[in-house]
Amino acid sequence: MAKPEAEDGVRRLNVGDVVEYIRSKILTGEYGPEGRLVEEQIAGELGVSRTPVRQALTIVESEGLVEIFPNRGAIVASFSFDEVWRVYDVRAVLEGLAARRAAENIGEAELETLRALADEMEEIHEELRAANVPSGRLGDDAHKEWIRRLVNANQDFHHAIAAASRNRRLEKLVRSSGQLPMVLKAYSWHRPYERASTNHYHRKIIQTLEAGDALRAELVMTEHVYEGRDVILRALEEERV
Amino acid sequence: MAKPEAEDGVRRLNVGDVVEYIRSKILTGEYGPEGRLVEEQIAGELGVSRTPVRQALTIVESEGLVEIFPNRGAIVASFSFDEVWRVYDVRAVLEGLAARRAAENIGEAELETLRALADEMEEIHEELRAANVPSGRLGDDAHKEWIRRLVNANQDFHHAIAAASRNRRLEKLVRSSGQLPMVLKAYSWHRPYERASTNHYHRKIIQTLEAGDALRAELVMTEHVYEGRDVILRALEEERV
DNA sequence: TCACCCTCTGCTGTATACAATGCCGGGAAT
DNA sequence: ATTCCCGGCATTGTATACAGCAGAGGGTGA
Repeated sequence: MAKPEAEDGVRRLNVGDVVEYIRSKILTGEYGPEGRLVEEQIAGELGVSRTPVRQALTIVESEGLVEIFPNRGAIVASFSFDEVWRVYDVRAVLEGLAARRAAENIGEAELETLRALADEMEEIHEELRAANVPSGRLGDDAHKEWIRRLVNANQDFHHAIAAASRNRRLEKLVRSSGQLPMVLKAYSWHRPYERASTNHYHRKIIQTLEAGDALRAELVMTEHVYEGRDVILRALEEERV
Repeated sequence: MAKPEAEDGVRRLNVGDVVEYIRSKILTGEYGPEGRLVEEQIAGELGVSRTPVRQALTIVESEGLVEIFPNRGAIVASFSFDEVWRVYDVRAVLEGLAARRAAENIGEAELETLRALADEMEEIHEELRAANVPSGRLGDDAHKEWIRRLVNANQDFHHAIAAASRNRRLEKLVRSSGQLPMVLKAYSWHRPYERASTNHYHRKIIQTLEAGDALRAELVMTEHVYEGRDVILRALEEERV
């Protein structure tokens, strides 16, 4: 039987739900960088008490999305140029290691998943190309929806590889170091050139994993992460100007 | 002025203290692997309520020292052969990266600190050599005290390098991935040969940092971590037999 | 004998009440 | 005008009360 859900269908929220809520608010930009996270306010928004909110905040802090100052509360982490640079510096070695170990441990079923995700991203790329969106601005809602699908597929791709490393700690670290606000992630595939490049690397990574070539899997993945950083930082810089 | 401390000098404990308490109980082995951590019990031991204990547990979980199962509580993380292998696999790349960035950013004052720590570890090594402890067992209390000092100096050494990377996230990750029960750490310098080897690597790392040779700093640090793993895993294996 | 259910207990999960802290603004002294 | 001190308010930190889940053990039926 499915979870009790009470009779009115309003399942009681638990800490996990609150974590998910806060995370999404930050990633979608609703909570804005440096913004204060007041416990009672969040509790009010969700209809729970401060207790689970407090716990959720400490969890989200460990993921690096917020910073907690004793007796002064939590604020959304800053995603400044330098911060993004540092996060990706760590992410590069973590994902590199994940790819290296994945090359040694991955199974056919997982490879199939990766291929499917790469296919999906290429299809979206083609659709975007066909729609011929003027590549200048982030565009209308349809465009945003495409980007959102790309972000999701890309995350699944990277998470699948992390899972194939057979190292749960590593997997967790990859997940949390991969969390950046969607606005930033969106830059990654802003222009067709960058989408094509991503697809290229994903295919290459799949090839090296198929071949069990740990060295090159690590190499390609690391470079792939660094290139992602380049794109985001360039966008950040242009924005500042 | 110093903190209020109340009049009786018994400062009220906060979450940080509880975290420290739990951490030390695990690292000293008092809480044993797979052991259950009952909130009310810990609260009782410290004279606080369950609230800060719960929060402390979620923090310690994020450091990887305990595992929390929903509705069923927290248990001390397992430090089995495989787990240690995986932790060190991650640690190797993290500390490698830290050393690489430290080579680019470290200052003279920090180098001096590193030299002092290396000196200290060599002195302890010499004292141990002079005392000529039969290298077989972990020995008496005096021997344990020496080992404890080695463990501390070594931690300081690695943390100092992590700090010199100028990347707080990385520093935090290095700290938590370096946490293992003292019993295991002690194996690292059980025999003179391993102590000498450690000292060698520490000196080499300092040299590469002085030279600003990021590539070699990373290389040497990574190998240093892997060798540490070798020693611990060998000891674990012999113990099992 | 064994499988199943049922209750009972110990613990975790959440809500609420209370204590303590830090910040901001007003007013007095210089 | 500027600096310092003090009180009030907003918010966090801790304690306590209550609700709900999970496993252990015993009883019942086949």
